[in-house]
Amino acid sequence: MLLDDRKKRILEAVIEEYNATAEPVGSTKIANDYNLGFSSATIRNEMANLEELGYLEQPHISAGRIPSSQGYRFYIDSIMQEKNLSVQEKQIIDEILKEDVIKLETLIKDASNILAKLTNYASIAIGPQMTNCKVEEIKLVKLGQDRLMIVILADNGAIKESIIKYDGTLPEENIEIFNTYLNHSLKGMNFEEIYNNINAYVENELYNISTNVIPLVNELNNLLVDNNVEVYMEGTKNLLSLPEMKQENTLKNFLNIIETQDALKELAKNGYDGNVNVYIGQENAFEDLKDFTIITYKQKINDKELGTIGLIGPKRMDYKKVIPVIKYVGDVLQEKMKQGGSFDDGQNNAK
Amino acid sequence: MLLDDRKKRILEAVIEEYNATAEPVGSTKIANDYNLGFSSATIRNEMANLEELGYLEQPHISAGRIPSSQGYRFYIDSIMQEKNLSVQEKQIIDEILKEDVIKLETLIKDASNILAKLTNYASIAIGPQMTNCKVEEIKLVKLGQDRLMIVILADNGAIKESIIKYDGTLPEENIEIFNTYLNHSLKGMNFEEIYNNINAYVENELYNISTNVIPLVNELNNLLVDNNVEVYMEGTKNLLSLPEMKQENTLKNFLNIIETQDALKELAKNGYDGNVNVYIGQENAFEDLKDFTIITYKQKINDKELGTIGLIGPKRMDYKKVIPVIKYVGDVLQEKMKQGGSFDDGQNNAK
DNA sequence: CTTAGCACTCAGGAAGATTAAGTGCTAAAA
DNA sequence: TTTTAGCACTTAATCTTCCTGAGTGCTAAG
Repeated sequence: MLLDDRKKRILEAVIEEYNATAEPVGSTKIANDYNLGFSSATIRNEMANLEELGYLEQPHISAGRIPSSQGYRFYIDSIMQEKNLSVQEKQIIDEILKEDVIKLETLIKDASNILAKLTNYASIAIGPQMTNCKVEEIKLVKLGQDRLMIVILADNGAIKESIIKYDGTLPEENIEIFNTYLNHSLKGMNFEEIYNNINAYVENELYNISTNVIPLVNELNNLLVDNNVEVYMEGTKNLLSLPEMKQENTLKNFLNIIETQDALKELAKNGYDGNVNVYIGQENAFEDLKDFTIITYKQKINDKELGTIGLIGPKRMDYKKVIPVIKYVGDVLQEKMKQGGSFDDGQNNAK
Repeated sequence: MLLDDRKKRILEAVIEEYNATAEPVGSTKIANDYNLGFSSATIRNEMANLEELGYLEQPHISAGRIPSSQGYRFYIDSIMQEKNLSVQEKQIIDEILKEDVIKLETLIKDASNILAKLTNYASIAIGPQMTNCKVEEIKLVKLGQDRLMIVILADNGAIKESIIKYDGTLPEENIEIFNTYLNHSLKGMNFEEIYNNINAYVENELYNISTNVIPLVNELNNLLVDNNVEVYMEGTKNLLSLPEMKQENTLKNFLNIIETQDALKELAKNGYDGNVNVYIGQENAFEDLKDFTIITYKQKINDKELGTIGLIGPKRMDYKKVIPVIKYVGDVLQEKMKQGGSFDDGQNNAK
């Protein structure tokens, strides 16, 4: 649906005014403050039209208008002009991400941190989807008397690792054999493929060597499960003081999002790569998110998924600024990862 | 300060009534519902006395009384009778903790989970203080082309681990040498001791072998830092619907506690071992906690710290029930850990 | 020492009035 | 035909006033 220029300018004005105040916007306000060259009456008529077309909403009959999700969508896609980052902002981002990062997992957290700081919303960082990763290396490490650490290095650089109780029936000298065997039979294989029928790949020799490899095999399998994704959030506090949080349920919904993390994982999974994705209110299926906007930016290098950074804020977001910021941060991050050569999924979060 | 029996019984009644309703309690309510055998007038007088003594507070002059922190303190220490857990509750706890837990880090999380479920408050689980731990074993594991995993096993069973970029100037054949050397020179040493002057312990041979071991040494050091403690929470949502959260600041304070975690770490550090510790409102120094009670139970076996489980809730907690619950869960947990032989501090959180 | 009785206090809610912001529509102006 | 001034109308929000109910402290009688 196309809008004529006047409608666009009015919609833009309403959105900017509403973004600034969080209050329904009236026609006179627009007429006075945004000299568009029309009287309040004309604007009033146009606002009525825009409402009919679905771009604006009216909380009640004698109130001003607020933008609908569709209104924001149109604004983002067809009206707003992205605001370039200031030299200063770029410097801050470059500065923080430039530091010689030895701990790779710190990188994505840092990026998330910057996002929260620069935007004043809550930022998220989500580990990569492992579904399509291939096993690059498996290491079994004996720890102390009774534990075994299983480490899987994936071809996207992510590391999954876990510790199980070392069972006495699994003789020490076999660990090396297992290690070799596991690498031999699983290297280069797809995570999902292994997960679906690990026994097929492993049964022959492994079960021959020792009767009690079941815990090991189980845990190995667990590490391959796709759902096993880490979520970080920063700046959740930033959202608490927003006026939209005054509505009873909004806050509860938000805390639900934080606590369950399901919605976040799901959105991160779906996000189209190489692009900043914006989900406004009802645009995503999660009831709890209906009053929020989520922006995600999936990080990818050479077809390898490296995780997702993102932002959560009110629908009334400063999109003009926020989208370029996340784009810039993501691009710097990917650049940095390319140099670093690998990415750790953050499951090893020694500070 | 001792109270006569009548005052005790009235204080107890007020606390129980207030716990149930979260509303100031009046003298007639007590007289009618808790047949203590005194008229409301007598109770009124006693309540005035109890207020003067600091055990009760009055929100405003024509309102009933609410228990002060001191009142709760006295109630816990000298009045209440702990309520035995029902057979059912014990079963639930035993059941969940009885499962054959292969993943040791799951254990403390499970315990925390149970606490949240059984009490309907928010539960916490905090990794062990490592200050007084000794190094039991160090492993360096090469991962892929360019990374090195450092794993430290401590004598309390905790495992600290981290990954650094593997530097080309650190030849592969040296890793084994390093490994041997690090174990040789650091095994049995106190974390804190090493941290304070790691170079003294490591410099000689290590720096001789390769010029660029600095990242490795730094990271090793990082892993020893005391502050590097993991905090889990469950059931934070449970607290949102409490009437006390209606007061603007209480909720903010709560979210602050969750987000910063400082207060939690601090309290876990200080808690006296082998006992359930209760911190009511202002009894702990953290401003944000002034409207909450925190209960901690430090887990210890043979002088080895294994972390802390705990609860956060309103001051108006059901102490009679909650304290035995946390005690029971903690004891079962310690029993379980004793069998398991070791405890993983949860930094390896593959689900 | 206990309690009945009573005057007093005060938060919270209901009812009503007022205000301010904004609308839609009509008719005049451009 | 489009724009705009003008105006009647709507409604949420706020303020005021009044009232009620829960609770108190104190006094005097039991």
